[in-house]
Amino acid sequence: MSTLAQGKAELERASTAQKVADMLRERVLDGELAPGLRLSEEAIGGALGVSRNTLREAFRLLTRDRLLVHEHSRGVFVRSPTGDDVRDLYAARRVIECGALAKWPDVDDVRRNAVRMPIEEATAHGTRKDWAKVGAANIRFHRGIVGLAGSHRLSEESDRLFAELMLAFRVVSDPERLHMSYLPLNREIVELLNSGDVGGAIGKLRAYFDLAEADLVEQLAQAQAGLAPQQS
Amino acid sequence: MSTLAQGKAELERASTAQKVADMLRERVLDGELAPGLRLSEEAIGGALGVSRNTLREAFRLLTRDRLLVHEHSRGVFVRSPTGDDVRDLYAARRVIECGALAKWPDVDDVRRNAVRMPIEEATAHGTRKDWAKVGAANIRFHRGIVGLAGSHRLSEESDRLFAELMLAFRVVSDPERLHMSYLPLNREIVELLNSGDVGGAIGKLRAYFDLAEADLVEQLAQAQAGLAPQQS
DNA sequence: ATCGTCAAATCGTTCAACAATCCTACGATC
DNA sequence: GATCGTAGGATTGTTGAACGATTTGACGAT
Repeated sequence: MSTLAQGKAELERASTAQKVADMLRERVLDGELAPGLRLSEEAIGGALGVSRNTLREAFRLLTRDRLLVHEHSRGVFVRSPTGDDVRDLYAARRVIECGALAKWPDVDDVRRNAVRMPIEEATAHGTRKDWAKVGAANIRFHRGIVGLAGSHRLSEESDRLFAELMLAFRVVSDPERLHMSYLPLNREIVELLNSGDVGGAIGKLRAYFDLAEADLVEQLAQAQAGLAPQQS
Repeated sequence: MSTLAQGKAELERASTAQKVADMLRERVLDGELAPGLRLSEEAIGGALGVSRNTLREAFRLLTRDRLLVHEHSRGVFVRSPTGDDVRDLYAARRVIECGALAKWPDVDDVRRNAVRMPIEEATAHGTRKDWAKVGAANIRFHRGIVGLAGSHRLSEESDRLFAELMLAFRVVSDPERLHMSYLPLNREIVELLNSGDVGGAIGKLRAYFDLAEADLVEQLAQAQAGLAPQQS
């Protein structure tokens, strides 16, 4: 059955625009295409060997995911999140993830393990100082939390929020430091959940959001000041 | 200042694809383009006098909002929500709106009035038996609740959820009955909020979701059975 | 130094064409 | 009679070129 579903997913994947969008998404999240960069239709279309119309469809897909911003008659740019953007993102995450976490008592173990396991993996990678993998596991942890709600749509929207947030990380100095410093806090959340104290876990998650938001906003402000110190 | 912002918004509005998408969105939400209907590129493009490429961009925009579904090499169709879709929608709304409502003590009066006023308007329209306007005010009520969270992204996602839900209403027999029957429940929520009992309001909101979801799922099942009684 | 004016570059949109895919109906085979 | 394979037509996927509209940047005038 699993091989069948796998084959189906493979068959359904198609559309040049989709493939181009996937490729560009990786480049953006890798940081190869830096925030603020303008994506010329002609240049990118020529480099990838696709027509302008198809490329524009790919741009639309990435604009939907908020990785690109579209300015009329000026082109598309890699989004460079501002402090306001980060505040907005965390306001959304607070509501979604705290609300999802409240469903912990109602869900089965497969959903619960989707929250527990990423933390185990993160600590394992942490001892090896593989900060990139720690960050990836951290994302899976929060993805697992959203999954508790049991809504496919909510999970997809959260993925967009996460992707946008990773874009904000690209602007600051060392992204890994953030993931590293909040790992013990995440461990505590899982332990509180295992001990049955859901309310305490939610409180600690909210505290994590407060800290992470303030930290990221400050680093973003520093980066902005460093790039444009001649303002006004 | 307000006139400036208004002018800017007017200037920024452009893009044929955007206008086409707006027109189609109305038609879909009006029910003129019924759920399940296939939208031929040639037919619609010819009728609206836009090229296929531009029309396809409009289709992408509406697909992002989940009003249309795209099937590879088969075309785009007006979405016809299933029971699973409705369950997913309500799972998302439960998390978002209950979480947003918890922020009631922290927000100012302008945000609170965005929750209170629609209920006043709904009851006013209810005495005149103008059920369509009652439904619209009901949407504004829930939109106001989401607005308490203070996240633009969350509000936009909720708008998409609402639009999709209105699509589900189009499938059932009389959409107005639903809005009408839940109006007193919404009044109680506002009264609980005004009395300071936020927890009670959240509980009642959750109860509203349970009732509305069950009702809609059942009506959807009946509509499905009525349309395809020869199955298996 | 500020303000027009102009040219180059790029985007927005359209059109026409062809390949790829899907749907339907018609027979062929068992 | 039912299932399967096979053409045929219709629609989508993608491309390439074209032209008007908008932005950008530089140049020169006041």
